[in-house]
Amino acid sequence: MAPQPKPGMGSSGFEGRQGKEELGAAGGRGEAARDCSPAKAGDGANNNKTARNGDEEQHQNPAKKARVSVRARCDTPTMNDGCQWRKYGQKIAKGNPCPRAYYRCTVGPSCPVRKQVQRCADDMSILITTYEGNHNHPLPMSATTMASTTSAAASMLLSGSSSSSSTAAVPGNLHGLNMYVSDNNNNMNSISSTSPSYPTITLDLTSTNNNNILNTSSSPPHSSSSQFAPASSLNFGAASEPATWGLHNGAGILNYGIGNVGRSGNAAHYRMSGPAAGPSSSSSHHNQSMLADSTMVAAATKAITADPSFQSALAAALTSIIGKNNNSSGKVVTSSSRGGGDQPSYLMNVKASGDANTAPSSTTSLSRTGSLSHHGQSAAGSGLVFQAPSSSSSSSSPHSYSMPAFTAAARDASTSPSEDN
DNA sequence: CGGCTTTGACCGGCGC
DNA sequence: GCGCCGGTCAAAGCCG
Repeated sequence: MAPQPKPGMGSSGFEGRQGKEELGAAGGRGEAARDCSPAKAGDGANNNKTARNGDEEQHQNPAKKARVSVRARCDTPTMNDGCQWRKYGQKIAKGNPCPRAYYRCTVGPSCPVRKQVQRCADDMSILITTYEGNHNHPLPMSATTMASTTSAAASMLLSGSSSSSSTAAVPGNLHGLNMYVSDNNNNMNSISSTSPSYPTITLDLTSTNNNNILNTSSSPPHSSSSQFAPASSLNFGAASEPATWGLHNGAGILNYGIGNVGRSGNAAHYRMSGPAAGPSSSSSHHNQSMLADSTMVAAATKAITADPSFQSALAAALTSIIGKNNNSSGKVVTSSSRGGGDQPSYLMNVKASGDANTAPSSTTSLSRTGSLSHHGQSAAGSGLVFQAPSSSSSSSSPHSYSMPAFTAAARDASTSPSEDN
């Protein structure tokens, strides 16, 4: 059955014609998802089908026109991460009306690196990007730069260092869990100056460490560990401290306390506990305050605080990828408090059993359903990227964050200024 | 014309 | 064993 030709093909909004994100990010048509109205090819029934953006609309609109509207519906913009990607598929994943786009690295002839981009079902303004694999080729300068800058940011965040060592070559490996907080305002390669800044947080699950556990609950990182010895965990928020983000690891605790900060991002304080402190022994926190005195830290802070619901969004984002209420053994139970009334309990089971020593292409299972896997570590920006909207009220001002890092090709119309083609 | 996106179909893994 | 679901393939169409 030959697939019948359909209208509505053509360039994808954000990728831009070139399909190269470097350009797409900048020059993309700016057709980013306006609204993720369930293009629902079928959240259940037809889920097997490739995502069709705005199906209904399609068969009503002839080719070109449809193309635009289709794109406007719910596409999956990607961030400019310095690499070149080619889209090879798109699909609606269960539980998220927004399609997930699949990209392949085209920098190298047979580069195994892939990435998935999907909007967070909970907060459409959040973009989730998952990288898989190792590049088998030298990275473009832009990607390299990107990697190092984000890494530096991560390092700083986690180490508490306030230096601006943006040249840190070492990945922001948070004891195995990489977290990048960045701003997209500034960047390599033709990042569009027209795009507002999009604070971005990247969680790198493909760290060189074997065992990473993400934790968004108040419970301490479990060490139900025989199976998944939690080398580290990221804790962003107990029910009692909905706005506290932190990192737990065997060696200590680092919390990003954004307490009750408002949307505009008040100063965050960082508390770090010494190695002696158990992963959850909050009492032993040293509460060593660190001033957000570097631009990077400040940027990170803002990125985190830009959206009050970021926590839930992040949890949701993770959940959307990893699975919800998946209470398997030895994994971390997470809870996320949404702004709304109920507080769905997200059980995020993240196990990065990757081995840094494995061959680049060796598959590493990341989650229980096999829905996600990675193949070691990708040099540039491996991991999940959560893109928070810039503070909605200030989205029109490409301001504030000066931390060099990822550039978001994505934009969310609902939070972004009007942009005409 | 080349390169890229789109998108239905296909495939394989996983849960029941 | 079956069905669901995510991921990938590949033909068709479109744009620069």
